[in-house]
Amino acid sequence: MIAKLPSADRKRLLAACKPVELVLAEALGAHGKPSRNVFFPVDGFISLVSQLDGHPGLEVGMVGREGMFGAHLALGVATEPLRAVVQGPGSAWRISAAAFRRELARSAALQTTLNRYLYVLMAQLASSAGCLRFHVIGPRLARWLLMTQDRAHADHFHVTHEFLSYMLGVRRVGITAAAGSLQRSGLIEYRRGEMKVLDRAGLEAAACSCYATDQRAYANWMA
Amino acid sequence: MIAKLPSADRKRLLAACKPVELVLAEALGAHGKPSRNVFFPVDGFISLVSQLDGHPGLEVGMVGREGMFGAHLALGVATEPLRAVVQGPGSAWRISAAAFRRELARSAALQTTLNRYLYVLMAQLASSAGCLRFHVIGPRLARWLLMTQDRAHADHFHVTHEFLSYMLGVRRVGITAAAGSLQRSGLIEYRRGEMKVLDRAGLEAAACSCYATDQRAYANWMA
DNA sequence: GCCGCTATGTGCGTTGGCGTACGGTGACGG
DNA sequence: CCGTCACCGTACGCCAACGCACATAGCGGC
Repeated sequence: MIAKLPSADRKRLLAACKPVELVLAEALGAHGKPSRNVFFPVDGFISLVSQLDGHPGLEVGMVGREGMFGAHLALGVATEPLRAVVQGPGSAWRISAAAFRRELARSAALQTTLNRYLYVLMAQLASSAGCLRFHVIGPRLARWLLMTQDRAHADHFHVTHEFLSYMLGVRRVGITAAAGSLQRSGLIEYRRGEMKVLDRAGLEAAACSCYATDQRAYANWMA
Repeated sequence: MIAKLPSADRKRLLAACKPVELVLAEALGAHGKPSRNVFFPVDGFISLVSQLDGHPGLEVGMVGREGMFGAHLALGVATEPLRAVVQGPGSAWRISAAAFRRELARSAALQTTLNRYLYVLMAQLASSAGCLRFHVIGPRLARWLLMTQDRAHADHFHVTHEFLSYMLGVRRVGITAAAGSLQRSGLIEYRRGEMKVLDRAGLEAAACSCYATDQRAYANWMA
């Protein structure tokens, strides 16, 4: 995402950033808590999780190199709207919320990029509700795997059925069934948490339409 | 929402607006279409509907006097993210997208208000996914009735089971069952599309937690 | 007063996912 | 080499909601 900024703005932003390592399952923010840091993932990626009452969480967004965590600061609000959890370990750039707001005030390009990003994020949030309602586990799982692969920049990554069930808001056994089906179809291969995508095109065909929709939205507005 | 602006900004904005009547079932915008107008409902209210593939729609947001339709223009994007349908007839202020952007550029207060509103909207979108997943029809219906009552500024309004099923993404018979239950409990009364809230406190108790959460979020950020 | 339309009520078999429980199996440490 | 633990597979009863079909009931128009 940073790569899309003009050279001068990018350099200034990066100068204010620190390289950090995102460690698996680390919580970068919780709903209602003040925003301290902003993250630009490079190799790692982050899940945005919505949580209600005593219910388990539910992933409503994913942030990788293509995006950032902390975009809500552009709206002048310094409180986390969602829970953010590191889902894929790896490197990222970190900047304090205060410093980020300073950079934001100085760079019109950064503002524009952020606004576009917020728009795409809103579109995704809105469609995720429909996806949850109308799409069944199998296609949703396929979509999730594709999105994760895109952000992991590799054809394999670590993820357990347990974790997947949490992200998709279903039972673990539901994932076992759906993943087993994808494996029998030769689209993926997994073993004790090591997930490998064998047939990406096949997976795209198996995924619900939301994957393509998201891709299109991003390409449309962030290009 | 306009009422929260400083007097000078408010007058200038209203001077650029035209009073219009929102007519039931009128579509004010469709996903992907250019944004021509911005609306500030007064008595009427608007549903924001997400639609996927060939599936029926699903309401993900509601706009009444407390908000506005067209806030995405503050993000510099002039394309509708969702379908917007008039759900309650009544008066509203209308302003062209171009004029609105001019006002936006001149009024810092308007920008702030809009940003806050976008934040609240995002929070609602995110939670609506969880609500859809974890909450059952009855409480969701109660929540919907409360939200509608708030925006209709009356204890009765027009709405059919058919329409409700569309908004909540369930079958009509599901609504018939849930609404019948609420009626038997003495919380509401309806007859051929005329819905009347009898016991607001009881309805609040019957509603899912999302109602209170939304209220709190709005009070917190838009106060 | 009848027709037709819209809105609501009911029944029935189906289904996708739930909650729970238990068995198997690979990895890792003592 | 053995116990423990994390991870995956399978099974069973259950339930909310589904799709579909059909039966009433109010209401307006002619």
